Amino acid sequence: MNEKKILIIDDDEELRSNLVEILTDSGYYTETACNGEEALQKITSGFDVVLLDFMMPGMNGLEVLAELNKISPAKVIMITAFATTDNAVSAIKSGASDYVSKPFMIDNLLVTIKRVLEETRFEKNLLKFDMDFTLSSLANPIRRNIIRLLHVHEKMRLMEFTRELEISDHTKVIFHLKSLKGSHIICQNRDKSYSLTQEGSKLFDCLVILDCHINT
Amino acid sequence: MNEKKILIIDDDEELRSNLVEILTDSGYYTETACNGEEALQKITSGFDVVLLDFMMPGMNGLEVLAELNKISPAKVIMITAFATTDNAVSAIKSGASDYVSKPFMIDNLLVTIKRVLEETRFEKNLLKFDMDFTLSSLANPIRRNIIRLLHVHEKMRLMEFTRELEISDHTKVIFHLKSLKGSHIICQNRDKSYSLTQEGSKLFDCLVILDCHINT
DNA sequence: TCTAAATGTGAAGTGTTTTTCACATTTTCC
DNA sequence: GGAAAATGTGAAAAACACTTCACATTTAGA
Repeated sequence: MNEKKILIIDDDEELRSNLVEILTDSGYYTETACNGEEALQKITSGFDVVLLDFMMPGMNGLEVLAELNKISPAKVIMITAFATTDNAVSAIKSGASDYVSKPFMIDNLLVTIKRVLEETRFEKNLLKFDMDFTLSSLANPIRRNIIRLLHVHEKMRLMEFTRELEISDHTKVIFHLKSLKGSHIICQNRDKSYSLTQEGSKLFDCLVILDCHINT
Repeated sequence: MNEKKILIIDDDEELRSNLVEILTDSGYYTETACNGEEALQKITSGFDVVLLDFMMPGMNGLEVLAELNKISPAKVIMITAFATTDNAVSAIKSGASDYVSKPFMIDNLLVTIKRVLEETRFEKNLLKFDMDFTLSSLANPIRRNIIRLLHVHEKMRLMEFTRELEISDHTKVIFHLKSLKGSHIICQNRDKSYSLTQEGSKLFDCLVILDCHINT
């Protein structure tokens, strides 16, 4: 299922059912809560977006927002009756992803939800990308050896690698050096020698950790 | 330099120089020590093989062997004047790689050294192999997610993965599950559900560590 | 027992990574 | 300056990883 889950938190019964109808029609799965306490109960299951009323009896919107941020990765869009800059600013500062005012055009809300969802996708990709990069660099034994060698020798040149690794074709070494350069694990100095970047040193640490961890 | 380094520990001056000559001729780099104490001083630098006399004044061979094993990865070949099964057994049990008796045929010794060196190479390859396996398993985001899911859920079945990962073709999931099973990261229970092996749990720890390490 | 869902296999196709080779340029040092 | 060593490029081939599909078998539940 690729259906996105939205939790609507508002004390206004009519508004809730309106929103449910519209959002369901737009292909979202929705649940509702009429106050902060109820919302915090329901949030356990994985929602993607939370629509949160700013002003509610009991816990007010900002309080609920603070709690939500602690326990859920869901993006929160704040809703308020009267738009004031102050409200908007404090909402965003407290970790809301966006802010719409109540006599909102429905289209506006839908666009906002879409954008927020896009953001999550983007963030997830970013994280994944880094991890992929790092791990596929480490996945190759030649590259791991290059990193190890650089950790010992600080600075090394192409042909030193080639000889040390007992590789007959130097262009093969160049290939891996390029790959490591591309992921900013090593850098090339003006005299053409290679050395570990700061990231590279970290990666070496990771390697050591993995080594110890695996071989116990 | 691909020259292998051998440390010769024997109190017999004549034997030492004989060995040095022969081994140097055979292309090895050699150093000598005339007793255990001196040997333990010298061992700091990376030797590949140690030839160790069983019977020596001061520390005896077994004592030196025990110390060597603590501080160096070098392979130790014990040498003794009179071959007794007891001696051989206790040497091997204490961590010696092999055992030759003193009126040894030179060829025999050379062959033994060669074999021991082969063993180290083999062991290193084994280690590398594991690391390759492990890292190429981690290199794929789908497999990482499977590991993460299993860490949370303990036990999961094929279709649960398929749905949770939002993958349309379940055979794709099978592919990655097989891959993980092949590297002993996960195992399949009798009821066909999958769970992390001990290694797998360790690997999850590694993932977390990497995550923290990379994103700082 | 019968059906639907779950689990699995193998082959073919697609895409990516790695290797190899032929060659070009730059640097080093006599 | 010129030869030898070092560094590099790009394209083709090979190896490998991943996906897709068509279909077979097993399991669970009405």
